[in-house]
Amino acid sequence: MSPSEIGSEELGPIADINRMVHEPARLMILAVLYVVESADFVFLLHQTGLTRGNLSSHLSKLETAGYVAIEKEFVERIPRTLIRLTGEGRKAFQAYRQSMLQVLGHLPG
Amino acid sequence: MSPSEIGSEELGPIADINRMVHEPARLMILAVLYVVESADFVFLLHQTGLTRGNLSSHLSKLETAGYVAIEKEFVERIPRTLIRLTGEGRKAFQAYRQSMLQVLGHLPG
DNA sequence: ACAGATTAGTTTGCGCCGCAAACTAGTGTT
DNA sequence: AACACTAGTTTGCGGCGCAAACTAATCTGT
Repeated sequence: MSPSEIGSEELGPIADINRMVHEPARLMILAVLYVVESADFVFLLHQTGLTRGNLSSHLSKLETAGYVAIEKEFVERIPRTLIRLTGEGRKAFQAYRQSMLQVLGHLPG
Repeated sequence: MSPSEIGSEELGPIADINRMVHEPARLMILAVLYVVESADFVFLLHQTGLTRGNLSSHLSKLETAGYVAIEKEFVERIPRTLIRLTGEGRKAFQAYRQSMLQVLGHLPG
């Protein structure tokens, strides 16, 4: 057993955690998108309980990170913003999930 | 199914996540203490890979939050700082763990 | 037609926080 | 006495998340 482990739980995965995913607001957004694959702004608003401002700014960050793709269209003159997870976003979320499950899973109690 | 759920995963637990625990540096500290029950400063230093400064400041915050108890003693004239999880700290960590496992667990893929 | 309300977002500003680097203090060594 | 080492603490700054303010387009009543 290396000096950087205790029992079966390694902390490395947490030290290297992806903060773009780790942030709770974004974790919620990603968790929704991971399941539904495509959602509009208003839907995410209700699912996450975020304010419009916060949802908007977090989506921008996720887009800049390449984790979501944002597409704006008009439906009956009403603008609709469609958001979906990119392949990279899906990969990042899965990696995050695996890290957290690995560390939080193999624990007593 | 309420409008705030998708399938079996609720996001409520993430919206209310305990940030004192969520912060990666502190999550590592708590994960170690959760297992060993008592550790000194230098041991935590090596386990977590944090710098002394960061370990010190995070321990102060955890102490202020009531999550760890810090005890300073001398052993052969060398100061030793013993840190252990309080009951409250253990409870907070367990609650955090359960929330994260609940949300990240019940997901496809 | 134009005033006010509603919807759908974006931008701004502030306060907090994590991190690295600088500092402190005590012990051992020469 | 001077230097190095161990064991921590404090400080300063950059970045980030959040709420509130702002924008723009459509709808509704009169």
